[in-house]
Formats: sequence, structure tokens, C-alpha cells
Amino acid sequence: MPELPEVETVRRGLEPVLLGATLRRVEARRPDLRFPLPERFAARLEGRHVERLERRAKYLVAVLSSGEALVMHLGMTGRFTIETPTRAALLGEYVYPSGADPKHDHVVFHLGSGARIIYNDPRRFGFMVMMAEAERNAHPLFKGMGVEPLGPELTPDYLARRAAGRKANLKAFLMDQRNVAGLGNIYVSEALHRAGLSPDRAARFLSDARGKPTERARLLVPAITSVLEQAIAAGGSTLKDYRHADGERGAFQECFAVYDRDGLACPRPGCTGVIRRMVHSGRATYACSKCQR
DNA sequence: ACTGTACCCTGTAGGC
DNA sequence: TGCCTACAGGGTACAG
Repeated sequence: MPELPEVETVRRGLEPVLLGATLRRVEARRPDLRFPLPERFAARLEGRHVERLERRAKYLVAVLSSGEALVMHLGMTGRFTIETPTRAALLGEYVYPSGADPKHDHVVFHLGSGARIIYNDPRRFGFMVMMAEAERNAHPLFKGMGVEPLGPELTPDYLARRAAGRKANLKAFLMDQRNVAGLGNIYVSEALHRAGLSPDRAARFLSDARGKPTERARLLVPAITSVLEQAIAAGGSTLKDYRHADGERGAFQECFAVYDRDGLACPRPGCTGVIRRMVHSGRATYACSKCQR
């Protein structure tokens, strides 16, 4: 579900409620998500303030007054929903406007304000980890992680360096979080279409014999940044589960050029191709065989 | 070192 | 109606 634009949208939705808030009480309704919840999970959170709410790749990071960071990943179906006292009273204890099933409410954060932030995740591919904030970048989750695609480090030179000599195709190369961190199945397909690059093209074609970026690498950078920026502006893409922190759906699915559009006409002006679904590393990829080379 | 596959888990859609 | 299979935004542990 949540790729970078979705996680960033959730972050922006949670920030006004969470920033400066006290975690008055934390309920873990089961001992694990994808992995066991951190040792003494509630005790390490309760009574702390949230000093910052950041995003790194597809991770949400709450920096706490204790000096620890609570790192959260939404997996495929994780969602955070804010329940204010007023809304809870209006809607009833467990009525979600977004239709989430309360049986998958796994973690509940009760804030000093009386608001609750509920983590719901039917498939439980999400997880939460705690670590010292000062050591976050050295933690195995973040060490070796690729660049932020919307940061200054995503350049044609960087892509060329990472891709030099690599036989893997561009789909796999861009899905690999060690290269670019935050892209997922939707936005890789969309970015490759914008760049006019085939997902089957070997990554090494992003660099020339001297390891310098080719035209393909120069096309890829703005393709990635533009699709992510537009998706964030649209509040992300809602296929099924993904919702904003207030239960709203994203809108960027209306703007897909290729994703989930098998058999439809390529929307690129002047292109007469047809979008085809294919599979790379067991995941669906969508591309136009005419304008993506 | 790299690449591809199976797997974690639940829900849903489509074929019969 | 039910049963079965395939598939879904992610990441990881393996085998080769």
C-alpha cells in the first residue's frame, strides 16, 4: 500500500495532532505485528512527548522526549486513524468512516488531549521498532538505505554510480530500497513511463562505460520526482486500504498513466501504444511497449 | 555479489 | 450460495 507519497500524507495528517502531544497511555492489543513489538513497548512510550514526526523512505519516525525514536512501517495495509473525543462520541466507539475493521486495531495511542491514534493493519505486514534517536542512522533498518528521492542526493550521477554494471532490470533496480528509498510498485511503473524507459531495460544502461550518467539517467530523475510530488499533492493513491489519518481517500489513482491499466491506451500524447501488465520478481508491472524503450 | 523465488497474513474478486 | 484460486501498496530469508 503505502509508498512514499502515502506515508508522507499520513505524516502530514498526524503531525498537527501528535506534535508536542503526550502519550498518556499506549495499548498494544497483540504482542506482535509483523515482528514482536519492542520490549516494554508501552512503558517506553507512556509519559513521553512527541518532539518531531519525520518520514524516511516509507518509515514514519516519532522522535520522543526520552531520546528514543519510534519507527513505524505501514506494510501493505497499515493505517493510522485519528479519533478525536468529539468524533468518537459522534461516531461511536468503533465506527470508522473509512470502513476499517476494528478487529485489526492493533495499537492505540491515547494522547493527553483525549484524542486517540489507532493503528489498524489487517495483514500485519507493518511493524514498529524503537531505538535511540542518536543511533537511528546506524540502525540496520536505515544503514545502507538509498537516497530520499525528493532530496538533493537523487541525481543522474548517483543513479549512474549505483547502476553501473548491474544486470538487474530497471523495475527491480528502482524497487530496491538500497538504491532509491521510498518508491514502490505503483510509482516505479509510473516513473518509468514518464521517463520513456522500459522496465525490462538493464539498470547498467543508466551509466556509460566510464560510469557517467546517460540520457536515460537524466530522464529518470525528474520522472521520479515529478510523479512523487504530484502524488503527494493529491494525497497519495487509494487502491483499497490506504486512507489519510482522517479517513479520506487519496486521489492520485485518478492520475495513473499505466498502473492497473492493462489493455488501455497509452495516455502519452501522440503515442498509439497499449498498456500491458507484466511481472517482474513476482510483482505486477505496467508499461507501454511503444513509448517505453 | 547479485538475482529470483517463496513466504509472512488477511481480505476480496472472479471463475465455476 | 459456496468453494477455489489468484492477487494486493512491502520487506526479508533463503537458494542458486
